[in-house]
Amino acid sequence: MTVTIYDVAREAGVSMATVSRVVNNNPNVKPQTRKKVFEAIERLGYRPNAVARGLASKKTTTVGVVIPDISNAIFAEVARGIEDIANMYHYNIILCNADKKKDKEIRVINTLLEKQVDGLLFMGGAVTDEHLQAFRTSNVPIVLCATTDENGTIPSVDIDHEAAAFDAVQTLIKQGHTSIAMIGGTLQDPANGYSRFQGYKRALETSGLTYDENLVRIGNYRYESGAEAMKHFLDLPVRPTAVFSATDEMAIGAIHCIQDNGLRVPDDFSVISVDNSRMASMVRPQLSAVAQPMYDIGAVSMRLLTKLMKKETVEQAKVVLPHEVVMRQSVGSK
Amino acid sequence: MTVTIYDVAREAGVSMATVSRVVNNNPNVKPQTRKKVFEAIERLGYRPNAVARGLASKKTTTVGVVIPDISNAIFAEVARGIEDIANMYHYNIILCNADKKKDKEIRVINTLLEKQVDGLLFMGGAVTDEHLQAFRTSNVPIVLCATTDENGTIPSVDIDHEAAAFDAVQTLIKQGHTSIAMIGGTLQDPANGYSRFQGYKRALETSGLTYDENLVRIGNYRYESGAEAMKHFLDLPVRPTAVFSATDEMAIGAIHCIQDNGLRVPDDFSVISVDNSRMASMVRPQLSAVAQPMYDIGAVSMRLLTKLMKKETVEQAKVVLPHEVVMRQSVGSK
DNA sequence: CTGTTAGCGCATTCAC
DNA sequence: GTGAATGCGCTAACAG
Repeated sequence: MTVTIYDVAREAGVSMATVSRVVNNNPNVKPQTRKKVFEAIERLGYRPNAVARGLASKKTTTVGVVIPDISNAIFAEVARGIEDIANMYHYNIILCNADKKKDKEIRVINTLLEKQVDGLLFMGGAVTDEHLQAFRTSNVPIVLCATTDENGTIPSVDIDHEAAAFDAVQTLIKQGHTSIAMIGGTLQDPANGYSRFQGYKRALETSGLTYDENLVRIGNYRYESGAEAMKHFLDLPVRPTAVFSATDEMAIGAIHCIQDNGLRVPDDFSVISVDNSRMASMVRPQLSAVAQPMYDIGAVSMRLLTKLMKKETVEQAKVVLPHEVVMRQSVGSK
Repeated sequence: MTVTIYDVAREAGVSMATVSRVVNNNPNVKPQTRKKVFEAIERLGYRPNAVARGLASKKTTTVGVVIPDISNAIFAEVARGIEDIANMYHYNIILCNADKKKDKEIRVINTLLEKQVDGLLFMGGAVTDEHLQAFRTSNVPIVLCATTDENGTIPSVDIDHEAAAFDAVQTLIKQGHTSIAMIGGTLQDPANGYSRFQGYKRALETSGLTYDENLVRIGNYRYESGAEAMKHFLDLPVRPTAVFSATDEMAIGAIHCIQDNGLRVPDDFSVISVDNSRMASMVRPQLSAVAQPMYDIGAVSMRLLTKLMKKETVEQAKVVLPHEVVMRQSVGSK
């Protein structure tokens, strides 16, 4: 039924070793016979079996990608960067959603390893000892994508979330705001949650503003939670004049909450966030945000992984990509 | 270095066949020895090699997914549906972006087939003879996801795009609009382009309205192209009063174009689209749209594929999921 | 219930 | 340049 390398060999009147050579572009084949083999391949409609090849060569040219949620625009953009570079280096990717749930993450890491992926790209929540444990059971290279581990022992590529948040809040402060609220994520989330919150606090301190816990609400990164948080701020006896959101989507929720209550952005409230997803320019007023290069994070981490897989020596195993604040219309001066 | 089934067998004092049985949950193993084997597995840290298993069993428990662009919210949502169900049935997915480019599609289909996927989910542009050709070279089941082939020979799951567009335009007509513009996609695109355009025309005809080609613009599904198209309509000597957009994103572009020109939605213009992505409720005014069940399309197509892979007989190989118009705030009466 | 024996389709020595 | 032989790690009959 299925035509194998052996069939091709017989058809071409050569050995399977030779067929293997031409299929793998080994130069040690006379052009003459190479041609014969190609013709036989064509005639028989031979298609190499990558699984057999993987077993024999111990290389599958596929990498595993564990991602929190592919339907989240941010991660989807990272994934696109990963896939583009993977494709460029002739790797395929096995994609697994893990929703930042530790057990699910551990589980998919293991099945990915069973599938003998040549490398692993991990995008998730906190990197715990259990993760490290799971990583250690294999000897394929791993790179953390849009996350970091505390000890910094694993290669990773990300932005400096703390600094990004700091810069966002600073631009608010520079505009004269002194009462700045924050809509954050759970502190369990090291990057989007904890670090961005730390950046917020540091920005306040640096400028001599006092931190007020009534001015921070924790959301779940979704639009609705941004609106809810904003509602809370609007109900405060003394309202802040600006809000920093850990993500675009919550920021947009906040903007609409403000508008739905008859107030205006940026006249009555300034809002800024971190992300700069495509949605940022798809709202009115357009959202000012600290840009996080999602696509590049994916692309660079995949590129790093290819190097690791080829056992090339990499100088920089922990890369921090730059962020930048892009001002649009949602921030005004006080 | 790597511990194999043979090592486990020796450690447990049984044959490799027995180890294979317990690993595969074959009931024909005495609980006694099953326990011994599990202990040996634990002690040695054995991890089954899925590649070897795949070669021996001719099943890889992975399916290939060709998708136009994972960074597009619509497709990402479909992908999530696919992955969830795949995961439920213990399949993994290899994800390949193909940008609706025919050659790229053909190419990834072939590499997916080389990787011996157990099934293929195809999401793309038109299904040409070349595609059929490529599909035919393998005997794994294929299902078209959010697309259909003309002859209807391949299993597929999608909505009725023509009817969805028809319904969208009809709701505009019911509100008293008689001059309705359309922002569409390229007619080369069978689902989002051609079919939705056909639905638009039929709705006009059905209601005795005349089709005016000056009232239709072709966009590229992105926000900016929606705005540009709308700009064109605004510049017309006699403006339409409503616009139907083939996608949410272009509709939002149109809304903002209207607003940026000092006009109002729905007071001056009504707008409706097909998709109903999460963004629809993240604009002001909130977008009315015909809902297309993206997640379900993915989930159902994956479910269908699992049946096909198990060689279960499926009664309905061409499933058309229902759509529904959800009215929000962007449509008003004339 | 358990062990023996063959491959699965290919890459890879090692000879020639 | 090319061929013969071996094994990658596992499943699948087939015996017993």
